[in-house]
Amino acid sequence: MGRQPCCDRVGLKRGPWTIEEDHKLVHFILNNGIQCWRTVPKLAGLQRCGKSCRLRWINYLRPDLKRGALSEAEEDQIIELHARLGNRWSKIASYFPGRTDNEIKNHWNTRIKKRLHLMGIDPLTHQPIDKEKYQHESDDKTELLSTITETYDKRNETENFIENANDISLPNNMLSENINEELWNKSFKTMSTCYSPSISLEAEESINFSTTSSNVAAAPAEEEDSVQQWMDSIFSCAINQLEEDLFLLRKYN
DNA sequence: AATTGAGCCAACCGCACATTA
DNA sequence: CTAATGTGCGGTTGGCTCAAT
Repeated sequence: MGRQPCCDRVGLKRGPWTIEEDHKLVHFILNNGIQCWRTVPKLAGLQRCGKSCRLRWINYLRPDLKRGALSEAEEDQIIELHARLGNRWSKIASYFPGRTDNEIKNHWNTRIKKRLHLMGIDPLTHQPIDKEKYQHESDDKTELLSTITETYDKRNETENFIENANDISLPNNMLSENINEELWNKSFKTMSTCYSPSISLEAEESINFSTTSSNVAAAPAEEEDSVQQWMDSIFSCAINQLEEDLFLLRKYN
């Protein structure tokens, strides 16, 4: 048999927390710590389910929470992380001590999405939205051109990476010996912010890359095929993007 | 002054995965 | 090994506030 039921939902309170409830929860956790969320409400004298207590603590009562609005620098970092990680809010929040995933998610949905739309960027893909339309609607064409030029420069970095990667014997030694850390970091960063977030994430998680070592940690043999596929995907994605941006550059210049 | 709509955010829901008996 | 439960996560919603009409 399994564990005991999480909580009998009968008679449990829901909705906004009162000051008294907050006080009880904080007092209990500061004095006893958290062993098991299921027992917390019972021991703290709360008519709430453990899940609700956990949420309240994490999102509102934790003493290490950072209050106040997110700065523009934090917003920029969120955008960058979102491009790499997608909607993995808890992962993104882990880069911001004192901020919660809920807070960042809310901020993304209410503000950053709009900001990106105004900039003509699709918040989902982080790619320019219908560039021709954007060009029409934008009051400042120069801004668009500089955006494209900047993107194009990043693509050039990628192109260099691809050329260098041709010298690497794939897949056998790819991860163990031949990748130059600086080149890798530079290219990985470029790709992860400009191209497919899911691919970059997969890469980040599947490859145990040590930032202090000059080499990349060896991948298990069974992963080499998928790594090869990943590299192929990135290269083809990068090349498509390059072609698209070259086309736009020629068009608008 | 009353109404309406947008913005914001705390909290809930449901799911997936981990853990335990 | 299996089933039940715990935990954490992302998506969604409900209600509050405030500005515009």
